Amino acid sequence: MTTLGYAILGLLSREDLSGYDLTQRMKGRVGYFWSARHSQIYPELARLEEGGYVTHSVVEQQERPDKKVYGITAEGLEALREWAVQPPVPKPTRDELVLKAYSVWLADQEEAARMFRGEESRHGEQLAHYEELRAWMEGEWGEDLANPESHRFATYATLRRGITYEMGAAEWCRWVADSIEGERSGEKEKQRGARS
Amino acid sequence: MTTLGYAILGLLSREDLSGYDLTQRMKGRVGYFWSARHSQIYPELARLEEGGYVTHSVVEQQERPDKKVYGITAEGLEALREWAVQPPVPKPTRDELVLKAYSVWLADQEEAARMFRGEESRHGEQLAHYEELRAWMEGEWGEDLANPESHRFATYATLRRGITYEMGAAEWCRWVADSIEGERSGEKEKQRGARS
DNA sequence: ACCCGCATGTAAGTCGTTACATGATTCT
DNA sequence: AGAATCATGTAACGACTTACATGCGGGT
Repeated sequence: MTTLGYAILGLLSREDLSGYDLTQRMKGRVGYFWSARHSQIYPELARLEEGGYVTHSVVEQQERPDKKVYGITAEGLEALREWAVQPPVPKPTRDELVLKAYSVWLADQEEAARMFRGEESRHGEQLAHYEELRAWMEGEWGEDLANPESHRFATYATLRRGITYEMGAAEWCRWVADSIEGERSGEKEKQRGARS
Repeated sequence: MTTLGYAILGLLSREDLSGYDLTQRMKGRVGYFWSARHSQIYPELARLEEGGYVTHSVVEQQERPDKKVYGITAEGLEALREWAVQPPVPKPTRDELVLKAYSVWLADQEEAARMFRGEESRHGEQLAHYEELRAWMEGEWGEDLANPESHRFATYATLRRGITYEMGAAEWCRWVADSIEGERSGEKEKQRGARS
């Protein structure tokens, strides 16, 4: 079973969904830490069904195309339960922005500072979005968030990781940009008119 | 040009290296934010050379197999300089541990807490390793670290991102584990003997 | 005698993205 | 009239992993 399979089971353990619905979920909430396109989801659903982890029933609709609604089976739930507590095999990090930072010493300093400021904004906006969600969850879901056997606690936990991540990323971008600009303005006093 | 190509150029902009050396670097320093196996590196080097970004010379060795030592060209340096300031195309995050957290509400609570404690340790150890490196760099490289046009500043910047990342990850793991265990021990008082 | 480090490659397979393909209904 | 949403698939391609393949020299 692939990790994508468990991502799908995680969604289906909360509610029955069609392939199309799953694709939408992968763009929103779940997409913050796992994502997939429909072209990957439909074949994976077929494999999950073949393995007995999900079943589907066709729901006929008028004024909309018919759809296949998938539900998780007892075997699917059990597989998900077991997978959730297995330590993940450590996969190498690949962060293109950090890789760019590794070569930033060669770059035009002004352009580099601008780029890192831009990335700081991107992460800052994502963070603001997460904080909104967090406020909503804390208001709407209240006591559930303290119960680790509630799916709401689990959703909240993933959101908290997102918040930490974006905060760290934004702060780091700001530090890089500040370091570049700080040195440039310092330079002007030390080597007046040396460049530009 | 692929991102791996720029990772290789980033290394070659600092020193000339063989395919074997590059593979080693990808396990260490650079491997913290980009990694590749030798099976990916050798063909990529051939493509880079075809594109005129690197050249190689054969270094004959006695008591060791001969090796091809690669160096970056002026065109390679220019391509790297330009790439470094282009904002990266945002790639979807895929974090298996967060995905597991999303289904943790279904899992055995004790096993789940143990797993997250284990991950907290893993990240904590990585963090300790980074902090050691940081202390070494700050001691050894001193003033270079304030100069954004020094390759040492760039290396230090990537290390700082690693530190923030591991700190955030470790703290989040601890929060998840605490939440699970906190609720379980609270439960014993509230619903004495209800389960277990 | 066997394993480890140095050194360089190719081949097969998996995972994921982009593009191809179709078709009905609703909104602008 | 044309775009967007709902709905489900397949095909081609690229990036990355695992495994296959070879060979010398030095240490246990």
